[in-house]
Amino acid sequence: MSEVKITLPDGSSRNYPENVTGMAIAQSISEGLARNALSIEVNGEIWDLSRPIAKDSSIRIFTWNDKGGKYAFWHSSAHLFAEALEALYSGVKFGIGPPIENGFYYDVDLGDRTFGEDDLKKVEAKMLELAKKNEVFVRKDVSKKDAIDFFTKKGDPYKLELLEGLSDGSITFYEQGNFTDLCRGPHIPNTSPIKAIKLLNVAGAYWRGNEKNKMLTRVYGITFPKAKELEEYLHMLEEAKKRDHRKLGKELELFAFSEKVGLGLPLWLPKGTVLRERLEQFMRKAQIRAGYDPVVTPHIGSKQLYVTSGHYEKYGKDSFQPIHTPEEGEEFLLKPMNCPHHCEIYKVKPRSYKDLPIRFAEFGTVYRYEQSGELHGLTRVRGFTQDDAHIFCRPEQVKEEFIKVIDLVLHVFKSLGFENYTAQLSLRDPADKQKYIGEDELWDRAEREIQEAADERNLKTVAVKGEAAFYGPKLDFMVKDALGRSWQLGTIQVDYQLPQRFELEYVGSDNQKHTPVMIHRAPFGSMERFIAVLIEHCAGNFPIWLSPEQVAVLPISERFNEYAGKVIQELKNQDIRGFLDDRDEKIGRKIRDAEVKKVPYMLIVGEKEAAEGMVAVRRHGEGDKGSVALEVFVQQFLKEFSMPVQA
RNA sequence: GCUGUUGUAGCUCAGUGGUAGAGCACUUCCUUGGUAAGGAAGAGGUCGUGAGUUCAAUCCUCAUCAACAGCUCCA
Repeated sequence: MSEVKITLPDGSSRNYPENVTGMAIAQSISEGLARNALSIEVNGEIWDLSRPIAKDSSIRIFTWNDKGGKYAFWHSSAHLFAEALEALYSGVKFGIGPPIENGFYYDVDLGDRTFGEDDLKKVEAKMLELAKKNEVFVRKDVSKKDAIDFFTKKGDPYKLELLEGLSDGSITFYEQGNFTDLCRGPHIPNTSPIKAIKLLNVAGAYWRGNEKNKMLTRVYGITFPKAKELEEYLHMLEEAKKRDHRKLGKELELFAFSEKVGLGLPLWLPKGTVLRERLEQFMRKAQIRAGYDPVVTPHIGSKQLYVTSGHYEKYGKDSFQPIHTPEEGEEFLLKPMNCPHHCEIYKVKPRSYKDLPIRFAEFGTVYRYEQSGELHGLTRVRGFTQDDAHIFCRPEQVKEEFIKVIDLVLHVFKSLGFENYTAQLSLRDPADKQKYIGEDELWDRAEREIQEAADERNLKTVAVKGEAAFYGPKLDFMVKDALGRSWQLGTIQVDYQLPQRFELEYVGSDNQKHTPVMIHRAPFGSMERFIAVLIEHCAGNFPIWLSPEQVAVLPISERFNEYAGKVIQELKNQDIRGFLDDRDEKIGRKIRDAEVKKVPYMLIVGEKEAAEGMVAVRRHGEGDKGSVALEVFVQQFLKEFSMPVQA
């Protein structure tokens, strides 16, 4: 009997009999691994543990702790859902049911039936009942003809439509219990590990995402191997609701929207403005240190500017319509991006290679037409401010500049408590070159240099094809917030195209004209989006150097308002943001209100404090910290909570 | 943009085919209280907007706008 060589993730390899299964390999490694194994990666593809391995392969066994394991688990849960649904309601037609980041969904056509809370409960119960039966997921290769026969007989038009796009020889069915589905897999060995099940919600979704197609019912669900994990997940959802930046933005009086002003146009309230301006100051400071020159450009630009940049052709319809002036033929657009303006600043005088790199930074407010259904709090708006900058450099400086920008972005993340981040390297889709402008050679070079820069800073990157901007590849930063949700924030983009379109040049040491390279970058992304993510990350408890209100001064009674006034004045003199609560209320009440407003420090002053020049310190969420002299508090506060600077 | 749900006081939300209610917030008064809500009184709403049905509409019907959820999109 012949053998296959199996290479494990640690690089070691072992020989196994031909057609060994993943489960058998897991068992040979350890009992525990076999118990927890859910799926296996074979030469980069995720497989069932029961599928025979016929040739030499490198493998990795996935458990619940791996994405590949979770996906198989949730994919199998989707099938379990379908089985339960079919058992309870006859005539249901099935669309697709994939695993997603958190759980799974299944698109189903329920006919005229409505599907409510009670139905969800019923199906959940049925799923649990079926899961306990320990049903085995069986993979079967089927011919296209047999597959079509099967679903024709069953009467499932959606599956038949899916089959049309598949070629004979690559079609597989998966079967568990009484349910058979067209599916590529992979699945977990059997249903028994699925111990905790929650169907979360029901939504409409068009068949194949096309609004001309029929609307199917999409049921979202999530499952876990342990009941406790489900509990924790549901708790996390609750917590996320409490942290929603739209809710906290209203409660903490940070920003608001007005129908009269317009959709997606945020109004920054006084407290939100303090927060935003502090962030701007922080970035300005860091940028000055990093050699940027601030510039300011207008909010509109002539249409010709965007025709030159290529943005008009590409995005004209998505921008707001041109503004026409009384003078015939004059057309302006609301600025949808700052780069063309910065190119024109570059052009105001001849540049020498000795001048480069030149870095123009601007908190540039831009306007983009987003479809009304896309608007969402501060994360998707129609007017927003980018912490934008454009670096013009020589081709050989790109990598070094890129690394410097990465350092700046990491400084931002570190200062604001985002410890979990990755970067997505967005490349062009080589199969769809029409979407992009510029020559292959430049693209290849840019993509290579970004990767090298990221590697040099030990940045974890994931390359995704087809996600590049039309003018160049980019590096997008994704952070995980305190609840483990991923957000895209900063971005760095290399651009060899715009400098050519704007005929930018510099004189090289050879006395010849050369075209500079442009790097677009925005560490926050936009002020609006960044603040939204920050609010949800810290649940409104901002780093103190950012807090709109840092200190509340709370006199015990009106008799001490005068001393409290002195305290607040001293704080103001020291640039500490404080307010005085001199209402005719009891101290308990004042404390409660300050706690609800998430004010980080409360200074309580009464007879004792007034007599001795002291303050009684209370920390938000922690309670009484004892009394100190006012100047001691001030000194310590300034020392501990000043704006962070890059090392 | 498409589909669904929702729209009542500044906020959170009850409620009814016979032109509206609670709690909090707000105003005034009493109270001068030491670490998460002291007491009393008062003021505040053409029930999202427009049309229709009806003797009568906040409630029923249609349209429209907005918010929310999902889909699609995101320089």
